[in-house]
Amino acid sequence: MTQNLFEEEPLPYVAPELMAPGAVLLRGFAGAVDAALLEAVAQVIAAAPLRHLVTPGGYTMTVAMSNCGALGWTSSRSGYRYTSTDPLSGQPWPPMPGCFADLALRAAAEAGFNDFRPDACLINRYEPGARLSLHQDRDESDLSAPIVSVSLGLPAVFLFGGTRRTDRPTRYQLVHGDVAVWGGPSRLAYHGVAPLAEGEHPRLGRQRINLTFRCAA
DNA sequence: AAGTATCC
DNA sequence: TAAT
Repeated sequence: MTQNLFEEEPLPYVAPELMAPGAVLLRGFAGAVDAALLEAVAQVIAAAPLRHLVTPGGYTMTVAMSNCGALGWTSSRSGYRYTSTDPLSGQPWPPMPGCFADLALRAAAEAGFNDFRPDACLINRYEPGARLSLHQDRDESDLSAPIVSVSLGLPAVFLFGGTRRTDRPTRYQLVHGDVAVWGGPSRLAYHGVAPLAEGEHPRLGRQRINLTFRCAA
């Protein structure tokens, strides 16, 4: 029997899978708390709407983004930056929901990174066709802390490469409930997401939501 | 610079 | 690789 990527129930978490030194895939790790996460996502994006940011090169990103936590990542013609307020509203980003902080802490520990207390959570919404080309997360001042990335909704192909742009990335299918963690020697690994395939998720419909936790300050 | 065109 |  082949794996059904559109199961109503998330697949159970089993064991960590190594992608690279310091980089771990926790398949199904967030499945047990997915309902709480989705409710919290809805509250955050009601206060800080998803929006398509513009890159310094002047192109509009296909992924729609928002943030919660003390700091939020944004891009504009003038560069990438972390800010304590939402440029759209002038108000502080919504606080980090307790279920977000708790999941991020537990996932990091499972991957071998103890005491992970992120101050920033970037929320990415992919609709079919949306992608994120290969890049590094390097705008954070604390590179000793890992990145924790939670997948919800439609499946995606995650591209995970090395610390040089020319390193050929490995492709991983990420489904609802999967959590990827990378830090230490993989903290500056290039990564991205292939164009999202069409599909319909029982809970989220035609979209994928990704939560990315960082220590930015 | 997390996107794209263009070249090889 | 541009060019920001």
